[in-house]
Amino acid sequence: MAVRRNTWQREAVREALERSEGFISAQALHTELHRTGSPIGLATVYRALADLSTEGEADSLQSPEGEAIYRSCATMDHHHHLICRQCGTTAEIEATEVEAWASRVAAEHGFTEARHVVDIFGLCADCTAAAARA
Amino acid sequence: MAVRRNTWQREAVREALERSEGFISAQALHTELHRTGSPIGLATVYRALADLSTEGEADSLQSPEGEAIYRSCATMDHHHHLICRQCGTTAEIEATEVEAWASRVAAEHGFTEARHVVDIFGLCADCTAAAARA
DNA sequence: GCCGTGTTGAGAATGGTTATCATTACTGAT
DNA sequence: ATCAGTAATGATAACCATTCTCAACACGGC
Ligand SMILES: [Mn+2]
Ligand SMILES: [Mn+2]
Ligand SMILES: [Zn+2]
Ligand SMILES: [Zn+2]
Repeated sequence: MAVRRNTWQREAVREALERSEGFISAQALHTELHRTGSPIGLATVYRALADLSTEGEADSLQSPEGEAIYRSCATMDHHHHLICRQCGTTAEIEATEVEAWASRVAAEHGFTEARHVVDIFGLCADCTAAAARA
Repeated sequence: MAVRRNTWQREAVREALERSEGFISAQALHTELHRTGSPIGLATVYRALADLSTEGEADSLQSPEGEAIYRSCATMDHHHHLICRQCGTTAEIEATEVEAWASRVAAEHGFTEARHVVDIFGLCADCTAAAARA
């Protein structure tokens, strides 16, 4: 029995996500899909993104505004993000020192099964320049 | 000219927040206030928490479920949290090395006005012990 | 081609948060 | 203490992201 059927919708979401630059919300991705002619439903975009995230094909995190945002994973390895809060451009960053720090701090306090949230939000070079002009 | 008036509502929120153990949502704090006899309005709780957060008297962060949660700050200094995802117990932690790392990484990528989200979620010593027993 | 059932999507429902706006009540001035 | 000006409050509606519902649909094994 098939546990998962293949539909153009799933593939459309995967491709649209890969095509987009940085982190993007489900709503924004849905808008983008419609803009390029796809009649996909909003609920389906939500479902596909949740699946991609579960399968590890996409990163997801909560924006400071409380919106869930997604990004196609370049690498499956553990990593963190530097995100422009203006345009969404994202850089995947290594954080070796932080990894060590996190596990040390957790251990010092007797915590186990520790996971960390480490992300940096700022204005990218382009958006900084644009802001300076205005 | 008074820029900020003193009301029992603000103080009630501040005190209720200090009284609560770990991070708590605006809704939960409102319920708690009503439970203890305060007729404060929900909107006011939201406003007071937002103010406390702005003034640095309270920390706020997005729970993994996307709810904004708050905690009374023991120290006004910049710090981060080690949070038990089982019981909510929280420890405030210093992250000197991480501060340096964050600003260095942001600068290296041309980012400005960088803010970081650095939190560790795990199981506290007690919850770890409880889990081991079961 | 058929059938069984996983998938879709329009719209309703949910739930957290914010906006309205008439009313209330601080506060500085008189 | 009284008053006036206005910031703060709160019941409620509005907002908005996300999830749910369920009838219609379409994969895919046969
Ligand atoms: Mn890490
Ligand atoms: Mn920091
Ligand atoms: Zn940018
Ligand atoms: Zn615990």
